[in-house]
Amino acid sequence: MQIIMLIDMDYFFVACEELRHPEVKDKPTIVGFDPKHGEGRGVVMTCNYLARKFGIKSGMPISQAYRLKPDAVYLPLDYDFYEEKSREVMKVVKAFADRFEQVSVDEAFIDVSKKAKGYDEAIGYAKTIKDEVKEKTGLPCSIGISTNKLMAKMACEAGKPDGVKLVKEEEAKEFLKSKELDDLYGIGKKTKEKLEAMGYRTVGDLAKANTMELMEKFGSFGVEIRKYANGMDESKVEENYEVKSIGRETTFEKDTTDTQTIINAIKRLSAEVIDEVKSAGLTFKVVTVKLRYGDFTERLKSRSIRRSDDPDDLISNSVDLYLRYSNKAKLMRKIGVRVSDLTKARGQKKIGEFTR
DNA sequence: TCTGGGGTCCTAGGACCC
DNA sequence: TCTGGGGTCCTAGGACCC
Repeated sequence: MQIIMLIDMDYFFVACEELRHPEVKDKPTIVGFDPKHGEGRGVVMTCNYLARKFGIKSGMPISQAYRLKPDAVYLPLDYDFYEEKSREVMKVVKAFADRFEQVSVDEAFIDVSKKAKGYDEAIGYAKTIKDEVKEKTGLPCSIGISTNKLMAKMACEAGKPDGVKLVKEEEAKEFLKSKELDDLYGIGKKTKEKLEAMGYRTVGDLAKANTMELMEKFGSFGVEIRKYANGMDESKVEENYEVKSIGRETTFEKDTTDTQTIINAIKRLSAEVIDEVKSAGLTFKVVTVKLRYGDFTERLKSRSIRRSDDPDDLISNSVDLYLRYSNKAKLMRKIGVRVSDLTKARGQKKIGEFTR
């Protein structure tokens, strides 16, 4: 039997801040964009459980959080610090794993099928991991245990905060049955709406759904979410992750039509992207510019170029895409620059690519 | 309420080649 | 004169996740 765990850090960014500002521990605390006395643009990235008592949650507009709790502690984002703490955490976790897959700055799957025999041993093993993460980094986490990634993830969610939660293979269907459709990994707002229109209310309903009907509406994705609803997931814990794209984007303080302001932003973002590309020793072939207008409509414009890691190539192409394809009459809210089709600058070729 | 920034994966049509 | 099937690359957009 396979034993998979998901280690997920609790309110990670705020927990990191608590390490260096212990005084915020007893206060509702929010890490996110500057609320600017309720005028700020942007959202709550993370908040602690004290802030959640006031109805604040991650993803919420920061202006709304400010209205709910103006005297909460608002801290700016410091990604460099969180990444540093993340590396410490992942080092600890990895040492416990047969196979290790980091999925985000604060989450990792591990396959421990060889190291932990059976469910009882797995629970003890998870508690050991949790304690060691806490001891070595000072940070709390939750751990979900099951026989596949999907169920480890769903278990972890149920165990939060600061918990270890096991869902056995034979318990999976019952565990999922009464969950809301969008509690299931892979189902968001749109898919939930469509499923509800088809008469499904819960994950239990989806588990018993007519496969042909799902197939007609969603294609192969329909078959996949039905499997998920039954607690099934065959995906493996993938050790060798390679980044697929690198991008930067920014929202203007005020929506603008000023071409020079926008071009300056593109240049600044491009420079940041190139910094990361170079420090990773990569080259890129595709340049994409993202435009978001004041009315929230979005456009992506991309182009393949001669493979490069040169800032001038990125700047000239991204500025050109913007000038050529943007609607200058509309207010611009956000601009983004991204590169993809990445390959190591020298040495080995990308998998599947032949040398000519 | 008024919506960030970092990503991934999937689909689909058209160009182009054999 | 009319028309195949397979394959890859390119571009755009949608949905989702953290």
